[in-house]
Amino acid sequence: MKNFPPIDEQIARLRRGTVDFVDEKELRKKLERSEKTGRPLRVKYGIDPSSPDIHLGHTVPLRRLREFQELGHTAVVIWGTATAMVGDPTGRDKTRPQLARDQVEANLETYKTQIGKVLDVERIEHRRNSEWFDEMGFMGAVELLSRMTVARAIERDSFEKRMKAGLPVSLHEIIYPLLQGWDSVAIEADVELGGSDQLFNLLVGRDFQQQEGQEPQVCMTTPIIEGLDGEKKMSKSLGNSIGVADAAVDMFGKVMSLPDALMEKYFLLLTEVPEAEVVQLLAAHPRETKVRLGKELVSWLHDPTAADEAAAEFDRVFKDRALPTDIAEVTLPVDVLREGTVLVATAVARAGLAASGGEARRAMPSGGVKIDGEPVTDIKAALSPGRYLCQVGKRKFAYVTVLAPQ
RNA sequence: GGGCAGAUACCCAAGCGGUCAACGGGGUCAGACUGUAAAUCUGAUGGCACAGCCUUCACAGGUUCGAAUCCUGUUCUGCCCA
Repeated sequence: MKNFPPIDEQIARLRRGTVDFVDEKELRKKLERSEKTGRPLRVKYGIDPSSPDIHLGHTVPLRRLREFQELGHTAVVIWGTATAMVGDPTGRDKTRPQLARDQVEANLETYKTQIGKVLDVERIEHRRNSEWFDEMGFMGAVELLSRMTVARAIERDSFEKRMKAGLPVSLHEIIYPLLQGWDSVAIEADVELGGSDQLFNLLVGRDFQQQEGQEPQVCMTTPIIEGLDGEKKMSKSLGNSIGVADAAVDMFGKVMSLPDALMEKYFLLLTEVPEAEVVQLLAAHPRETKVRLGKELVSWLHDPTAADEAAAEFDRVFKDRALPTDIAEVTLPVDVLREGTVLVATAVARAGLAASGGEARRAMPSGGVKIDGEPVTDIKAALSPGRYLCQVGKRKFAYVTVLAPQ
């Protein structure tokens, strides 16, 4: 914990990809003192285990946290076991459903494994905010609430928008930033990290610390990255996310389908590629650049071999239009048969290649469903018992075995 | 506590007694073109072996030959008054 790099170097490194920095001078002071006393800074990052998986969007601040770790400071991860049950209203145009505690605990476990891909989990100080909120009691909570005015609490963009639109805003949502802010007091944070949409929440922590006679934390926010659609914030519920636990092939494929405009951001925020090189890459053919990006990300979250394999696999399927190496085997139960055969649409849906028979049927006339490589356009086509290679769209394959009745 | 307005498919939003599985847009899916990019174009979009059947227009009842549409009650939401 002793050998901190020179302060200017630390600051420079931390500045890459930082949106809000409140403020740099204070951080410098903290760093200087830390160097003198040998006491590492306490860097807080809060995670609400409200959905079961984490994606690349979460990793942006997590990478920043790792940087602090590498610089010798203490990463304090707050598991929002209490706050997850309230639900962060940031950016929400809807009240978020409240979660049950056992659900939260289950999510927490998978999160822990997943952040291990980004951070050194062993060196993290893990805390749950139910530690202090469970103790607080109702009157304690009332005391906490008295620290903020109504005007301040509702001045947030997301509330204002909702209220203007005549949508409901519940009281418990307004409380959220207070809880997050109190976490900072509870763990005596020196720095708090978060996405740029979290700035309000982070600043509340500063206020509370000052009120409690603590030195206020420095707040640093990182950019929000857009998901696969290139428009909206990456989020699992929007279906535009790349999960850190995604299989290598999926991950690579998702990267390749990314809009070009997003590449720069991804390179800068999610890879170690030096900025000068990124500039060069962006000038090259976009496809090649994207391949590089895909390999970088897969190497990071899996390993370099997996990255090469995923890239090769991708070429095989989409460039050479050959079959993927790994195709699922599905055996349909005998009860799908009618008069000894099964409709193609039904078979394909039951094999999981389409959401419903209707969807499969709709894809058929335009040639979106292939059996053994041949498009089947007749909605009424049926399969007799046997084993078939089924394909829906460009990327969904399965070998489907239709059993013969006994 | 009182008054008024509203609740429609994944989302927004029409419809206000039959021709409504429900206009339109977004999203999504499939196809063409490509670099599985963007943009563009085409088709589809509750389920089902489908000229038919089943389940949907907040929930529960009712009126009617017939209801998303009318009536009653319930729940939820917004607005105004206190």
